[in-house]
Amino acid sequence: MATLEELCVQAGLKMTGQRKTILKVLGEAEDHPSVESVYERSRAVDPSISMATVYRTLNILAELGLVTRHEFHENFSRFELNMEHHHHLIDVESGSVIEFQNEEIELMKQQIARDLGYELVECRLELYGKKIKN
Amino acid sequence: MATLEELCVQAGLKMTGQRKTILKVLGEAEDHPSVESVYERSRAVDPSISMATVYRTLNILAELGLVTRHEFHENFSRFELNMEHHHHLIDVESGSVIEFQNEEIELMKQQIARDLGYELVECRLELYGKKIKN
DNA sequence: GTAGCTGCAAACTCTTTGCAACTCT
DNA sequence: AGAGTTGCAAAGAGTTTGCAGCTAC
Repeated sequence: MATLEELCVQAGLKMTGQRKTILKVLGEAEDHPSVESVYERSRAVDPSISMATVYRTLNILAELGLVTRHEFHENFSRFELNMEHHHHLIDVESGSVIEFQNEEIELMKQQIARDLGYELVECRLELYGKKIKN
Repeated sequence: MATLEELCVQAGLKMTGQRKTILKVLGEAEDHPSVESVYERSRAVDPSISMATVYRTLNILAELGLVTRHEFHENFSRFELNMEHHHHLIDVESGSVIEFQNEEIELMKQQIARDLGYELVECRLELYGKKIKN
């Protein structure tokens, strides 16, 4: 199982200090950080990193499919490492994000796409909900 | 069954010429127009309409829940009238959008949210696919 | 050595907003 | 009449990019 860094090198990227830092930040993130967050966390490690580099790196990673870009109806993007496939439930009151998986839905997605004459390439499912109080 | 205009009036909006035009454009749209598109189509009817008004109107309509804002991973928003609930399959090659409905998925969404302790408020499901050639 | 990467600042794109004039009701 | 709406132009926010210097390989 290749590490993130190895995957990047395989893709022909140079392993600069900045990239290592950003990859580390992404690897340690337990949330879905905005570019701003990735920038701040990276800066805490290496204060010389610029916003431009963070943007450039995230775009490259997204293109390589190592990272997923989300738009949870905010006016900016959030990113997360592309680990196992899952979906999101966004708490409309707090903005917090819960991940979930569901095998049945995976199968149905495939089926729906096929029925429409398409091969499923990607998919987003976002539930927006209010916490039920007891 | 109230018309769009009636719903707006009920919500306390004044029925100006510009708004009538924009509502007409939205009502006639068979696609998921960008703000730019709504602007152009509205201008064809009434050339005095400004971009600012289109933005303002779409935002109000979205707030009233009469219109849905989409972000299909472009760098701008698309809108569509909030008619019956459905989801989208986006052709990754042509960018064209196909609508679909699926009762089973509706039920599962509800179930998943409830299992996580949430009341489902809204939901987005987007499939991205490649057309299967025969 | 050199292709690729970086920081900086300027540029871009989409969207929002302050304001004075105007218009539905 | 008056609150709400509009067009305009300027401002905002997030993101991208040109360039000269730097760095991994």
